[in-house]
Amino acid sequence: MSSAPGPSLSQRAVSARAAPYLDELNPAQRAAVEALDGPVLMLAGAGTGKTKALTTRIAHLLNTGRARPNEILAVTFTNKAAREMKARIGRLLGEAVEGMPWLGTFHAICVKLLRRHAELAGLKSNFTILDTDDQIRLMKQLIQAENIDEKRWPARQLAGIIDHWKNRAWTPDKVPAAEAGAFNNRGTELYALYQARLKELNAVDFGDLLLHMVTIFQTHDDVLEQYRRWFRYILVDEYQDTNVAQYLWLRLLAGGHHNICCVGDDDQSIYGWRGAEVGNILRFEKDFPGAQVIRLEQNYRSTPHILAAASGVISANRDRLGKTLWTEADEGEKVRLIGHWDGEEEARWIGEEIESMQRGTRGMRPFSLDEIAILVRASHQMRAFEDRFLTIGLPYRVIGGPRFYERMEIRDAMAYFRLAVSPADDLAFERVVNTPKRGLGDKAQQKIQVAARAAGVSLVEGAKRLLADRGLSGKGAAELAKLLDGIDRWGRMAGEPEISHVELAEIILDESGYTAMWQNDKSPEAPGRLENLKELVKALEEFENLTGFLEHVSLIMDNEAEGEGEKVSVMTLHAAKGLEFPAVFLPGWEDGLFPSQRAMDESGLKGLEEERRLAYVGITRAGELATISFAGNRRVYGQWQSQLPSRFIDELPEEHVEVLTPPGLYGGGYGAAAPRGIEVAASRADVYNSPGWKRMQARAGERPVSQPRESRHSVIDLEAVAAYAVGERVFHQKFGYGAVTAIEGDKLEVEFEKAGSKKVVARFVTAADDIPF
DNA sequence: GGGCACGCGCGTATT
DNA sequence: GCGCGTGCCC
Repeated sequence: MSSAPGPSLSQRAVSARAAPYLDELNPAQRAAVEALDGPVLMLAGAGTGKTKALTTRIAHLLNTGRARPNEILAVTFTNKAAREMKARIGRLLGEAVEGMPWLGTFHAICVKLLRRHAELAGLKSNFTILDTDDQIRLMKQLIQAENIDEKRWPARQLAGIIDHWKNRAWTPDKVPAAEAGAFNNRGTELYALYQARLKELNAVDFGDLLLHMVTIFQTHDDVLEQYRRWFRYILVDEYQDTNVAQYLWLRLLAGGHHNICCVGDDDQSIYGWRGAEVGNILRFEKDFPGAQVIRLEQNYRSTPHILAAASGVISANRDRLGKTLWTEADEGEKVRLIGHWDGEEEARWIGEEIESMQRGTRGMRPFSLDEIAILVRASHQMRAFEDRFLTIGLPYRVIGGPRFYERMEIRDAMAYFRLAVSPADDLAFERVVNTPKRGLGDKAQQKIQVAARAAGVSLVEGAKRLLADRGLSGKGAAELAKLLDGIDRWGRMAGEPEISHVELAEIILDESGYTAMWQNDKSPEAPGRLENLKELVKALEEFENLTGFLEHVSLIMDNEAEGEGEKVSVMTLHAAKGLEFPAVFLPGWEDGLFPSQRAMDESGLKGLEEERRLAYVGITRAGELATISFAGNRRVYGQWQSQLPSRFIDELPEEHVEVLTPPGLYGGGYGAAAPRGIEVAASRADVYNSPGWKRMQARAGERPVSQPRESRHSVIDLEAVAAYAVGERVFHQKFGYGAVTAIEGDKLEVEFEKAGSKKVVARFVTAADDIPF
């Protein structure tokens, strides 16, 4: 396989330097690192040191002189993963190696490649990358232009369909006939129109980055050949998450030497719904004959009980490559299982449990809040926890949520920057032409569109002509003239070296009236948005100019900045993949919620198996303590529903599970915990009839566990309380502005302007005048 | 053109 | 139960 040596092999030292890093590896990891040539599948179970093996392998490739840093293609899915890998390789080799230019996400690498070969895709090399928002706006226009009823056939849906096709590497002419019925039989046609429009705009969407490169490789042997030679070794992280387009791209590039090492875990494939094909990893040995399959099975994260519980659940899946995780760790605590009356009770119990864990209970060590995570199936489950934690003053952070660069105010501001840099950016112009309100509504905007189209020019240019022809009047005309004037001026300023781009950004936000818009906004979000704009300007400082910044942002959507202080993490199971916490709570294990009814309805057994892998991911995040819970009743879209324990609970091996006495059902009695307006008897009967519940009761009988009910909040933060007086105006991160109506211990009762009356812990609010705007 | 009221739909999420 | 989007009215 490693036939043709590169030109500089002699210099690259056949005699490898000492490789002390190899001694740090276990036998399987070492095998995966040393099997440098030919196809390798590294099946790395949860917590088995996958990143360590992967980065050491790269270090070894460099150290043995097999490849220079720029001859290694290493692909990840997220920027975070790419960053981590870079940092670890740097540490391994002691900064001796300059950055690896081809270590990055699929998308980042494809952008680089596509800029070099843009003309082969009918683009100019300075093409712009549209995000989801731009994409949908473009499709909306197409749908309108085609006189399609937007209500019955929303742009979102079309975007989803086209995205799905692109994930499968289908260009409009390759969409199979079986899919022709999509979008009222017009899917393929609209797809072709959309692609044509993108070309006109010299733009691509995320899916195109892969799709264009696959097409180029398939149709230009010389280009493909060049990169096959160049990328001597290929490494792929999270291979189970690859979609068809990514798979084809990899197979094309690895087609010559087959030096491809894919790392992944079929049991952690949880992105089928967005195009990932578990089949890619299951088929690896067929795709790459002679592949070595190396299993990383020694787990360094979790106790045997946790591993056994996870493995019990996942063993119910059929299509698996199969792994058996083992550990040298002490037995530890069993996975704990507890049922609650309803979702609020579940949140209350977890809140109290966390507080006692901080102090250390039941013979366990004390946990710091940073060591605790709550992993939910769906983000709406987070609300119960947020509400509860705010009430008891338990610090928490929500991971995920809208990313910084996806926030409205950031996208607006960036649209202004884009216009300054390239006034022909029609999508940017559309976004901000009437933000802030300039009296340029649909009608005025239509006139601009018509004028631009008639002259075959950009919207900015069209707007100028429209004004020159007196096609607009009144306030709108004056405001538009001001905006156009501004765009011209900012563009000129961008070219002046004496004005820094940071200053320019401030000037743009100021002169456009955008900052003022939020300053005059009385809603509770406004201060936060202004804060975000400040952060945006600060982020600019790290770049040479606006153009460089915009390019960076189009590919990177990071959400790093996190407040100081110990906090419980709350996130979805999906967001938790790749993370680990000593203690993990897994609430909401109820059939229909988890496994999700929708997943099962839409994808049947396949869907259920993916949900089960999600359960596996959840349990294996825990190092020392995993607590699974479910509620008998839950409010779903405002309606109370009785819930059955998840079928996954029945799959937990009994000997590794400890059933805790459910306080709401054993100690407190039903009546006390029953929410108003539901049929207590009916829901109780349902819960009682489920196998999971019966077994739980049986086990609880064997080994009753008493719940220590300790009083909480013994320490009152008097200083925080003393800072407020009744009637005072305060600001709360979640609830916005309000006035203090009562003070009680360390809590304040506040009548919020939007959120109504709430009891909140004093240190969670600030005096309203302290807000920086 | 902006503000309000009504109706619908509601998952997980990266680039 | 809530938020978003549309449509109607001023």
